[in-house]
Amino acid sequence: MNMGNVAVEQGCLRVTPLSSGRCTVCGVREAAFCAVLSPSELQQLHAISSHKIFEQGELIVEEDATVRQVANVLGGTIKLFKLLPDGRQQITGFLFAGDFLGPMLSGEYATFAEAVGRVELCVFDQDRLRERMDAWPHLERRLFEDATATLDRALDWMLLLGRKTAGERVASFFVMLADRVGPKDEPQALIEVPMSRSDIADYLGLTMETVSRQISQLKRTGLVRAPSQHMLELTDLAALRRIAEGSDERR
Amino acid sequence: MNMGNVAVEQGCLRVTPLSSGRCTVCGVREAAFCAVLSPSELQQLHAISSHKIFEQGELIVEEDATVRQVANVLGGTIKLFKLLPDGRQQITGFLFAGDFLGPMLSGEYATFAEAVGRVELCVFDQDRLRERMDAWPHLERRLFEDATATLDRALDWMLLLGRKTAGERVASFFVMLADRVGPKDEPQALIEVPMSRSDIADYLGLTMETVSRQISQLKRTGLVRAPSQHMLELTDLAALRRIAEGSDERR
DNA sequence: AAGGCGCGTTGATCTGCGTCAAGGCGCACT
DNA sequence: AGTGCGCCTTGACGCAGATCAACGCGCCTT
Repeated sequence: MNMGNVAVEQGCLRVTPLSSGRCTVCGVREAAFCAVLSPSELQQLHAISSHKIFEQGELIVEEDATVRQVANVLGGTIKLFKLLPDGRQQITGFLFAGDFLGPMLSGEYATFAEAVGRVELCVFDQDRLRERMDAWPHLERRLFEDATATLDRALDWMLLLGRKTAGERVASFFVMLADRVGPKDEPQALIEVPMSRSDIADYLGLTMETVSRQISQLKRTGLVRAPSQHMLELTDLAALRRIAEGSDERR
Repeated sequence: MNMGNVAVEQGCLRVTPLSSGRCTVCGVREAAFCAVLSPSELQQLHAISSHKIFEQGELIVEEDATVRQVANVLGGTIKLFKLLPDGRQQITGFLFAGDFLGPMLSGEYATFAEAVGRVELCVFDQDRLRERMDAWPHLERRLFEDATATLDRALDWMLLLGRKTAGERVASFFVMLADRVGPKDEPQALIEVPMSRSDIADYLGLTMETVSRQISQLKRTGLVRAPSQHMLELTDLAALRRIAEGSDERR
């Protein structure tokens, strides 16, 4: 190890006192944007990162807050949402481990972010990360890809919010969870549902009661089972997918 | 002028037989991504561009079509939309002069695109434009910014689709048009509404009838006037904005 | 001038989901 | 064990917006 690396190493130890410590053993290493970085780049990134924990229900960012920090989600679930003055709420997305939180090309967040359960973040100063993005085209490309994927999901959700029935929405939600929360790209049949019924409702543009009724309906039909609150077994993912896409009878 | 430039110039003349011809006199020059390019870069871009016209109602791209071409909108309006198997339609956005059509980081369009009225495009081969994007970081940055702006708009629209009432949606739509169609960043009071009532409905997650009733309501209240079909005068933009944001009485 | 057609408006009625309200269930206190 | 509190479920009822239907109006064709 040369002198340069030692200096960086000292920097690391100073600014990241919490938990795992080194990027090389990070749990989201392969899922997060860090995956595109070389070992030496990773070390430089490590030097400008720190860890932060938010407890259940804590507000992580306020709407229109000027950005100083952006972050990778190391663990837990974050809900992103918008509010109308009278309190009506729309959740615009959830972030899971490995997802990136924060806008890189604007000085503000356009939404609120709140911890659903306990959340662990790997935080960067936005200016410093932007310097890295300017210097490393492959990092910028990766963040661009992230934004593109988020946009695609948002457009799909617009179809759901504008045109799908309550039953189709709930089925779509579970399919989305199975596709996204799973370890790799193989969807899971047994999924954790960390968010509350009313969060689900605010994501689907429904009320808590309607969501609850639709889930009961799915249980009665035998398409899902609930081993416990917040755990769900999708016994017929293919059928759920058909309902979600609106091809089926149920409307 | 050296040989290289001459060759490029000949290329231009060959592949862009239609209309204006040179980028320097292009009407959307300042609004489109071309704005960030230097004169010599512009000339290289010109060499890989061509013009194309679509008539009213023509399908410009099909969902899941493999991309070969992307484009700048020179004039006219494009609707981007998604369909469910039974025909339910959700418009995910409209493109106006100066907007960019096409994904740069994926091989497919995730939506349909159709001409609303006559549309003129400045078309690029996706691979060639991607080469330029790889070579010119400021171009990539600009396209990234475009995607970010589109995402922000999509998230705002999710709030509309999930939580706003019919009256709020229609007001939001007119406010959006005033803000976006105007020449610069000054919203217009007299706006063209090129799309049909049912397109508006499919953008707002409503039916044509409900849109029509809400517009009639706004006329009765005196907030808008309609000099003609497809022309609208917003006589009290501030009040419309208040309704759009849900602060007002009307629900 | 008459007829037809596309698009928009308006009215009457229906319905899916929201609203309101009453429990139920699990879990953390004491 | 008992009590209280969050969260969820279920039922009864109401309403915003969908659906169904009739008609108006501009414009094109003959």
